[in-house]
Amino acid sequence: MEFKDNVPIYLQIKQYLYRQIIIGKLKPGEKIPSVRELAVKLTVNVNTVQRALQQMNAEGILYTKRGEGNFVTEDTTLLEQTKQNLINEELGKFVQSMNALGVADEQISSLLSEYLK
Amino acid sequence: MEFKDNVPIYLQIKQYLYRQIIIGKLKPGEKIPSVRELAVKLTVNVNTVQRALQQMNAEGILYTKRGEGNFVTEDTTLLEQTKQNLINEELGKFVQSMNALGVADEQISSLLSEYLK
Amino acid sequence: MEFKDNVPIYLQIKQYLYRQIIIGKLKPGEKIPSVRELAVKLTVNVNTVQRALQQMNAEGILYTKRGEGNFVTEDTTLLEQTKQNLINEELGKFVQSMNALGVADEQISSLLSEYLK
Amino acid sequence: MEFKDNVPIYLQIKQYLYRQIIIGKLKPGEKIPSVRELAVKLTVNVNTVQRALQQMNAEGILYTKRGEGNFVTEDTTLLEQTKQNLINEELGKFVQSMNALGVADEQISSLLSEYLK
DNA sequence: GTGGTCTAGACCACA
DNA sequence: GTGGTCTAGACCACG
Repeated sequence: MEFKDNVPIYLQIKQYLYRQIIIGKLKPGEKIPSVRELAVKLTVNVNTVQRALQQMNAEGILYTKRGEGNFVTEDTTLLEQTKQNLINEELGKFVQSMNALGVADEQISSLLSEYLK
Repeated sequence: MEFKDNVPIYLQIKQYLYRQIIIGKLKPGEKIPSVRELAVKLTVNVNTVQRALQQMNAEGILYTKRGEGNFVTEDTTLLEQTKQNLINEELGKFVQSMNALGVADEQISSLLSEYLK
Repeated sequence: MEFKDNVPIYLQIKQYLYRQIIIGKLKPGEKIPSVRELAVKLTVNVNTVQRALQQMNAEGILYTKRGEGNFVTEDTTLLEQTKQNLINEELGKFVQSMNALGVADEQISSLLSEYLK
Repeated sequence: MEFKDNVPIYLQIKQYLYRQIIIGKLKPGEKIPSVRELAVKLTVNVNTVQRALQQMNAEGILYTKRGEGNFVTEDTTLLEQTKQNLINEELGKFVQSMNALGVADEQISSLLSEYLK
């Protein structure tokens, strides 16, 4: 995976994992790759992965079993809600950006349709 | 202005100025506020503003007259092009993010319409 | 049994067993459950239980008969003394914590009474 | 400061700072010592201090000004509430421990009075 | 100078 | 092997 500069890597890792979970590549209750595996795969330091996982643990989207690994929460309600939050966040940021560029709400849809062609 | 953490402030300042120019609050050839004024207005350090302006100078959207200040380029073609670039960039990022969240192209438009209501 | 994170499980097991002995659920001279039984009951690894028992052996509160198992010491003086030690330890930690939170000795009793209501 | 083994240092640092704030040694809005100062004073690594502060930031008890330092929140309601939480936590742990040692609620008060003499 | 992020490398607790 | 914590040292963003 490639990381953008200007955004902390651990946040990008969080985002990456969130998406893996949301699109179902990592299922509720499933063990995610070990910290060390992820570190190798993403070519970052173990600590950086840890930081991402620690926060996701705090947020309840993952849980840790000592000596076993990290697992995706089985709370599907939380997962669904998380997905909605992320989607709405993206929508919000997008609309706001377009407004800031002088594009009125009415124009956004047509620009989007044009873009998607 | 409020700044998001996790994104360098000087980038946010660049973005802010870009948008002021694009929506016409700062017109071609117009002098932009002095570094110190901006620093006060945005409650950031002068150095931080400097860094943003330097980069915008390099990008050609601003030019500096020694002892006078910074001015918006008069190259309206460049401005228009910049605007299109920024819009397309936003569109691209947005669509990509939605895809990453498991939202297919066809669904994006309806989600957007829903959101804009 | 549930274990707090941030405290080594083997210490929590020790504490658990100490308490079983002190409240008389495990009597002097009585054989305690086998390492494997405990491991299953507490849903921890056998090694972890072993470590706890080893230390309690060293402390004299348990003794091992090869091939038979672990037994609670018959030294009731030691048991009684251990109980007093643990109680005093708790009292000490508690008072110290309250002091550290700016609660003077005089206030502690009333806060406690209030809490116990 | 001396740290207990068996409890992560960064948690002990959090506790230490929480107490400094609660007893008023660090006042609302006041700047706390820099990360590096704390690291030296507590003879731990800068990163360890960072971890503690980061969490306290997330909890709202501190806030960071980039390039300036960390400051105690001015939200006195939050501070008062935090104090109550910590006290109740201590009370709860204490009573639970005593119960686990076979000491009934009624006896706790008298043991405490005895101890405080 | 002050905080934020990252790496490399080490040791511990747990299964 | 798996996660958790810590150190030493480095570089960046900001004031």
